[in-house]
Amino acid sequence: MKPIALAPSLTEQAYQAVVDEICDGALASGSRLVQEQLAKRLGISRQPIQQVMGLLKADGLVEDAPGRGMLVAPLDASLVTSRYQIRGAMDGLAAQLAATRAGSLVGVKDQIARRGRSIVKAGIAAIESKAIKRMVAYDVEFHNFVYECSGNSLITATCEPHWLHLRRAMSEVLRKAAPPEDIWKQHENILNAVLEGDAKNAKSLAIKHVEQACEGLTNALTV
Amino acid sequence: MKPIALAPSLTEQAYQAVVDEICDGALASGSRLVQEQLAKRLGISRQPIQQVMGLLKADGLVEDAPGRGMLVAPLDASLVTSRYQIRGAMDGLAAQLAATRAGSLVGVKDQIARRGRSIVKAGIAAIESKAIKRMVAYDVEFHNFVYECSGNSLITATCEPHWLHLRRAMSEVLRKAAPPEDIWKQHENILNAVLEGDAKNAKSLAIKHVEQACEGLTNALTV
DNA sequence: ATTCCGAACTCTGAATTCAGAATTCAATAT
DNA sequence: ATATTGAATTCTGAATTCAGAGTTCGGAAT
Repeated sequence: MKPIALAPSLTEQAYQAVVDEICDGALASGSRLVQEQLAKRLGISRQPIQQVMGLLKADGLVEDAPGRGMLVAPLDASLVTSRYQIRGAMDGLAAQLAATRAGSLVGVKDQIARRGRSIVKAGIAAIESKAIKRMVAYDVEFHNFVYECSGNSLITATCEPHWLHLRRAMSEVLRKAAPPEDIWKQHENILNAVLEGDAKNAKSLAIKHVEQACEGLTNALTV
Repeated sequence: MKPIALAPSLTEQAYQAVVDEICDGALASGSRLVQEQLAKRLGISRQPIQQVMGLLKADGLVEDAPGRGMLVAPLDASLVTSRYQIRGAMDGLAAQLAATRAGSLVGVKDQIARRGRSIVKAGIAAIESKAIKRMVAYDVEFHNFVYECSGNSLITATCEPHWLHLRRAMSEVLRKAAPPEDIWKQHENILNAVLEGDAKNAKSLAIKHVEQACEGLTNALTV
């Protein structure tokens, strides 16, 4: 009887706002972030902003620039590779667990199929729409969906900081080149393996997908 | 010419202090954390404490208790399992990468051997000393060492929040039962596989080690 | 012209203050 | 005895203020 909705604090709202600006490329690498300016821009005081900066620092999205404020961290191609390595391990785990779960609990299988296919469809449409933010958003959503299906509620949280950086890198790259053709075909294959309960295959498909994405992205970045 | 040391802020110091108290069990699950009390106890104002609470919330170590402050989060056995699943994937990845690196770069191999063996020795001594904090500390140190050896600088950061919770769980359990006999034997085997450059073996040993640790810990917790 | 020095400025971390939301508890009504 | 209501208390989020560290820039000395 109490599905309450609790109001997000200014800190949370500001965090989301700034994170999105950074990840969507509105704030370029190296941009100076001055607390007072941000505060004024968002119409709040410096206090919640300072809180936000602490979170962003923990995420590695900003760096200290003593005396000059904070800088949006440069996106380092080698770190992107590291993040993809980690995602490979996590996405593999998630796909494996999800397949096992889908294979044993017939109840969830239908739900997974329904939502999964809907995301795939939306993802394909997003690519056709050529809207970068939407393309990235659905890619993120698909993988977070698999994380959820794994039954391990911490995978999403573990990968989140990495996704922030990867969103940034993907946005950057997509501004210059189209996404790989078969990306949603790969997603669909992963989904199908999960639905078939084929843990082994789901895992290897997920890992392969991440490896290819990594290669594509780092190539485009280091050009 | 400037290997400078920058002073840790009050926020960072306070964060460390509180985190340690929670993870070492000095602050039991469900303890109330009141900002003003903490501030007084640490001899600082509420401002940095509030910052700290934000970080702790992000780590999942505390929960909001509207009107009553914050509570130290209960340690949930099912979440511990989830954390171990994640650690399995990460430790496997780290061991694999470390072995590959040790196998190809002969220079690093000696360094790894030296530091690795020293940690193993200290870990064994810690167990004989019966000092829980030291036992846990060296376990953490060994695994962080493997993470470092992997060459992927983000594995440590990715696992850190999980280690915080696992430290808590381990401390809890070790207060009632001795650690498994062969834990440092397992560590040593992992180290050796890494040194031999046997990536496949290092990975599977690391994963097996985590699985066993998970089983032991969850058994002890759910008793 | 270049380097060195210091004053003015900028920006952050920390302290203090303010306002609002939730809890607690006692008095009252049933 | 139990439930209800509302005032006092507690506690946090946010604003404001304060102090110190770092940068910038202009003038003096070489």
